[in-house]
Amino acid sequence: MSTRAERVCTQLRDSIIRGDHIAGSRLNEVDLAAEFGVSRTPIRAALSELASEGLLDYMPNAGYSVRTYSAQQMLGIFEARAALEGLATRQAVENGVTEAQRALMQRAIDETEAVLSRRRWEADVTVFWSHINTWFHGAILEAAHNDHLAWLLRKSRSIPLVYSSMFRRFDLNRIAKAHEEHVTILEAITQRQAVRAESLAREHIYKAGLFVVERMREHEMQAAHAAAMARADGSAPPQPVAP
Amino acid sequence: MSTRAERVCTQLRDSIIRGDHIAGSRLNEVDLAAEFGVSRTPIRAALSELASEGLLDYMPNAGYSVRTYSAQQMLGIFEARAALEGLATRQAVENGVTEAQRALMQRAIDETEAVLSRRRWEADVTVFWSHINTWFHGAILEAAHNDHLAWLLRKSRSIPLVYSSMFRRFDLNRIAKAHEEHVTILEAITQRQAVRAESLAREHIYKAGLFVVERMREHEMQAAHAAAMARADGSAPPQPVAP
DNA sequence: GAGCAGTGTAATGTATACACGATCGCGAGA
DNA sequence: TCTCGCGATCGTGTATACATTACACTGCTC
Repeated sequence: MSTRAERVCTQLRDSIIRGDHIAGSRLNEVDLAAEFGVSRTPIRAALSELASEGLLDYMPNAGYSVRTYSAQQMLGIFEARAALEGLATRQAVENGVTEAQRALMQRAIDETEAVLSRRRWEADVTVFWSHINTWFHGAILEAAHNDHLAWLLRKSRSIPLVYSSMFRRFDLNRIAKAHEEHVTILEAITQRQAVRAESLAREHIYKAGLFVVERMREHEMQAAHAAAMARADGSAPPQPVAP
Repeated sequence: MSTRAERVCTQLRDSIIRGDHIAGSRLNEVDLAAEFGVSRTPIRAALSELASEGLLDYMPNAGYSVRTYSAQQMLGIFEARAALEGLATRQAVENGVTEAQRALMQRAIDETEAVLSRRRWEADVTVFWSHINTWFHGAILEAAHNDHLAWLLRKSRSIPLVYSSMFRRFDLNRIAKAHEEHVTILEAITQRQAVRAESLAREHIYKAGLFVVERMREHEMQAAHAAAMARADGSAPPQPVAP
């Protein structure tokens, strides 16, 4: 990471995923330049990159804004991602996973089990789970030996992160469920059951999508309710949601 | 299309797909700026966009170069695309296609039939087929109502174009085969057979991929043979293939 | 002769000034 | 009072100059 544009891009991506910018808000290039202590040129390069990743919207002569996704759209993202992760899992089985890749997946499973059974304590379960998940699916993707698939999945994984980071912490129940699915997927992979592994992986992601979408719908309902209450009070709604 | 960056981007994309630049060659920003009669700024914006589309490679401090794909990588692209087009077709059936969408697909089929049976004459069958194909799959994608899926597919469709444009014209046999597959897919969609439609669409794209990859392998063999002959002659090989 | 260091050149990365377009507010007229 | 139009202002689009990096070539040393 040598150029300023790259540094800005990384920091901005993190801050967007962290939820620092309110959804739909416009990003002013001059302000960002001042904030990062660089000129507008690397800022524009970073914004262009983030727009290509789907985190920002770009309108000619109107600049960049934080992209928002409806629950419906998020479901579509997870459905696409499910198809791709399913394919990756099948290709991993067909190519054969290396011992190192299998070991990494096993380690992800073991560590999750340790945390779930309270044999081990983690300060932030959300961060922990995020890492574990990355290991597990990263190993599968690596075994798939399909660069384009990896590229498409990278573009499909970062967007949901924006929204799942909105929930303070993952439900322990949800993690336990996902953990069981991981175990089953690894079992299918180990037994070289390509079609079964594909179906399981696809369903695994789809379930995760349903969970996120459910949370988003709850959130939207609460927001709508709060807005209605505010209107009834005659006061201004607390925060603009969309531009 | 108002900004210069957009115009440059469109023109450059077309020229890359047309195969104007030799594979792997580096794109000099100053030269491009002179060629398009603009400054380096919109050139850099266009290059950044094309890199995000997968048509160019970017290396910090080393600029952009025309990306090359091996036959193996191309197969991976088509495998991913097959999974996505399959998903799109299934979602189209599940959502239900409108009469207009069905009519467009039917029209694509009818016009192809007219050309194949010589009832109609087309100057450039490759261009004709390209349009027909776009109609057909575009209608399905529209019916799928999945923005992210559409976005991923856009990124997966343009890359093979670079290589399929290398073959002077599509085989009429290949078009006839693909046509039959289109007929079967539309039949499955009309009868609301979601799973069958998904399988057929997936296989349809996979077959197209095998065709392109086969041509690429032939091409690679020829190139390797020519290079070997040139080396035997003691003269320099005709063209550098990769950087 | 081989290897390494230093320098020069060409290309990219960045800063900055200016041009253009969009948007908002104010005022005039119906 | 409402609407239309015009100008002011803010922000993005573009050009250009400068900084910095990478690479190749040359000359020196071992």
